[in-house]
Amino acid sequence: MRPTNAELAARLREMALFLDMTSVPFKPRAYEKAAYVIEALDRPAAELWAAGGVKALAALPNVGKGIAERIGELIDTGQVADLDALRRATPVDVLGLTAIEGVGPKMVKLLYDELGIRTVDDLERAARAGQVRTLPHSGEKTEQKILKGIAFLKQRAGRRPLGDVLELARDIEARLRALTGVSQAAMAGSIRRRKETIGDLDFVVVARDAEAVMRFFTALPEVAVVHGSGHTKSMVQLANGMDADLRVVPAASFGAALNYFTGSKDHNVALRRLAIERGLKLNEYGVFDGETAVAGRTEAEVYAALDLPYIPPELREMSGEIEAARAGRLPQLIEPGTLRGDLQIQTDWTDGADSLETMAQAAQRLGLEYIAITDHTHSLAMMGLGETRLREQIAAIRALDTRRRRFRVLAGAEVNINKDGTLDIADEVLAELDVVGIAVHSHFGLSRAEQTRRLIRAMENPHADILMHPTARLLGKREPLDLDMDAVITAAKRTGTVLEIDALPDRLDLKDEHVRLCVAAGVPLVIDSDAHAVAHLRFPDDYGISVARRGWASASDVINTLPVDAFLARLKRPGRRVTTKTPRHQRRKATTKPTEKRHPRT
DNA sequence: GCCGTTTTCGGCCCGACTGTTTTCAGTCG
Repeated sequence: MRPTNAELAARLREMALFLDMTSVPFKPRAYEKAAYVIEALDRPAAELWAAGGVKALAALPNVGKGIAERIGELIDTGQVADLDALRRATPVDVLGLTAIEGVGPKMVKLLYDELGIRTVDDLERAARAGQVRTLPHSGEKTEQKILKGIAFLKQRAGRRPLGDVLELARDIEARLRALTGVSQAAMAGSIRRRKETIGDLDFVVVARDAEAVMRFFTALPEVAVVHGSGHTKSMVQLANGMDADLRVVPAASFGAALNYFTGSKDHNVALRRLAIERGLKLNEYGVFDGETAVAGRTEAEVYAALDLPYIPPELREMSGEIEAARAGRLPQLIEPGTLRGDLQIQTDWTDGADSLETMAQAAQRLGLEYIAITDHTHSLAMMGLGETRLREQIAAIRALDTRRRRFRVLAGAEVNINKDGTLDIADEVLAELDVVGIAVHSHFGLSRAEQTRRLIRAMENPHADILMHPTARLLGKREPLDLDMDAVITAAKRTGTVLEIDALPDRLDLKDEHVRLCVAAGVPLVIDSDAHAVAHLRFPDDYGISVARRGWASASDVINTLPVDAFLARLKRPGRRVTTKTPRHQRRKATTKPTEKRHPRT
């Protein structure tokens, strides 16, 4: 089976970690950067390899001849000689071990050399036995931190982040749909509700020949084990370890089956209760009045039979959606494709992979009307912009902006929030920006009171427009900041600070329930990609909108659905300059009057 | 190992923080 981009990227990351382990200079970063590019590719690397070999792969940024050859080797043979040699030299689960917060490649080597630790389980045993504290530079606190990290990893074991599986599920769905004799096919389950973690995959299909669909499904290249396969149902385990179920149902039952397998369980129970109240019966085959089916072909039909409007999957969590539906108070949820702007984009000025121009072009091609460039600021030491470089970038953005028609590039920054809640860029420089994002990248462990105070102080800065990825969590890796979210939301309302839904699949931050609090409080939101490469610009539509919908948000709650000037008018800073472009036919005239001042918005 | 070019080598990987130290190694972004 040909490796996916995610699998190739994982192998490249493994190379990087092994090289890091022995302090090989520079190469680890090279492999990491290449992994990043492969992962973010919008077509299979294997396709590039088949079509153009080393040359095609090496044409990608950060992929040269050496890495291109190794990727090719991996695609053709399933292995890489260099990686195998490194694995033999240090036979450890380096990806698993370094997934533990606080454990890096150097420690993995030390753990193996001194204690013979190869796996996360080995490490857990050793930490419990008090062996880790015997290592140099490690003590009791190190041990506790490791155990905490392992517990955190385990607690989500079995479930995968949405971002790890949505593409795969869509891909399988598309292949089922394209199958001859299949009239309908859809994913169901928690992935259809876009929960942030997914336990297994469910598909519901209508087909002329159920057996043919079963044969196709159980023979998918992704399938590792077939647990069972009958006339209407197949259960398999995929190569990535997840279980996947397939149901084939009659067309008259498709809506009912989709509803039943989409859940949530509690939502289904509530629906069945409503059916009983009406003297009806609801199951996965339809709504029945005695023996007679009265609904089942579509989900809308099923809900209508229960005197309810259609309830979107993202709301089916038994958190008030039935009552709201009965009362006709379901929100008009925000739809994919309604965002006009993207306010968090990194470029190669800092840790992004692509240039300003490339990101702007790609965003425009995707149909956006404006973006803000928000590179990191300086206390993020590896690559952040200081005030001088930030001013240079502002100039570069202004120059680029005047060249692009019907598309605005705003100057912004992802400004670091210091430990005490001050910002790491001076106010007079912030004043030159169109959009100021503020974000936490350090001191994650402060107490709830300190952390909350820190964020509120930062939001009180008159230049701070958007609080980015407010809880700073990394799914499956880092816990969210300990925050009094009600206090944060109240402060956002008071200071006029916008809260962000960061759509990076590893973040999804704010999360759904916080979005709902914001919607209730009337705090405006934005949905941003946090893009570090062109391919990431799709994250808002793929993930950000889902989070917003799960948080009951309408388009009117999300201000980057607005045109650029209306959007800017909703930000907090008074006196922000008007950014409306001079219409083209007036431009020449305007440029002949260099003394003309831009007038401040009042 | 990749990139860029002042083009086949030299530069890239920096600083804060943590937990362990007493002068530092490792992790993280």
